[in-house]
Amino acid sequence: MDKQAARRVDEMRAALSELGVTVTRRRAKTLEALASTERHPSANEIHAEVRRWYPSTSLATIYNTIELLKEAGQILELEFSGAANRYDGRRPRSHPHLICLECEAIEDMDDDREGADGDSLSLDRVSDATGYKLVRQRTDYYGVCPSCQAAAARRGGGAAE
Amino acid sequence: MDKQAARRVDEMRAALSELGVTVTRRRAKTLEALASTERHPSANEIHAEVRRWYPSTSLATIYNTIELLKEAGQILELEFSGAANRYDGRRPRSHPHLICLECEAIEDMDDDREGADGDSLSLDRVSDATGYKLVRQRTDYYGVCPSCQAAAARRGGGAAE
DNA sequence: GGCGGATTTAGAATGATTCTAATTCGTTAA
DNA sequence: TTAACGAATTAGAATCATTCTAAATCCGCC
Repeated sequence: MDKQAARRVDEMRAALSELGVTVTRRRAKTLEALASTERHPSANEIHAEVRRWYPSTSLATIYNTIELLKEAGQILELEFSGAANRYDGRRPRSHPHLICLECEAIEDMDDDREGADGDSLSLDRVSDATGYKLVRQRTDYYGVCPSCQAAAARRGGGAAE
Repeated sequence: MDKQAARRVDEMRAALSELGVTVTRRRAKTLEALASTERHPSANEIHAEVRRWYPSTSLATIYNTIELLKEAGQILELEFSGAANRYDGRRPRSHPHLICLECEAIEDMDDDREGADGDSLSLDRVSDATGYKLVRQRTDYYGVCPSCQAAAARRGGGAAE
């Protein structure tokens, strides 16, 4: 676990304690699993990771921890209807993602242009304009990632598409 | 059905025929149901509507038609994991929505500032910047709609947040 | 060394969506 | 009109992520 991940784990820990819940060993491993990957794992993937340390861990515990993290505002949930939800525990504030429709990779998109305060500015602006009391936003781009494009070109013989 | 809805039905019809599928009566009613509401219905709601005319219609037929409309690029699917998906048949190009977390209302957001070509510009820009071959985007704002805010204020006695 | 509340577990329940196999519909050709 | 064929439709089963439930376990504290 690199330094950034460790810092995130501390933040999440603190936020959970704030909520009055104890950070058990399983929960701690769940936080680590979330903080130390860029891959935006599903509940199942987190489960598999935590099981490497605590093999008796049940999926329900993972969902339970995710729920607590949501309450603490420490995780971003990307919902999908035909597939498992994916989670971003590294950057819990709303931010855009790139989603590959072929390999299901999800990556964070750099939003350099949005300034330090990111989307919360835009949330406020939209709240004012619409009368909604907005709490989060979702912005995702769907398409085919460079590596799947390359794979397709290889399969297709190089000239295709 | 107003004039705008009728025009949308014609477009959808044409696009389905283009695909080589026949627009049966059930399918036609499905298109009408989609074109004549702002409410972003779920498959179930569409089903209920079509059943008013063809009571034997099965849910599978609705899903089947939705699938065809997706292939034809004539419908926008808003995925949710804990609840039914919602559909926008009036404006099939990607555009932002306002989603109320209390009453589950979904409304189109006017994106005046984005110009006539809307998000496709932005899709191209993001494709260039990231190397993805993007085909659609999702931008949604989550919060509490004005009418639910008013209801909460009423319940809370007026002064409560 | 035992109590009580929080946590965890295994498995059942839920619910949207998809699949399947059988039936019905619509069109065309005799 | 009838026969026949492919497409569309149906009912219900299957799938699968997520949530729920009731029983077991853990852990800090007396």
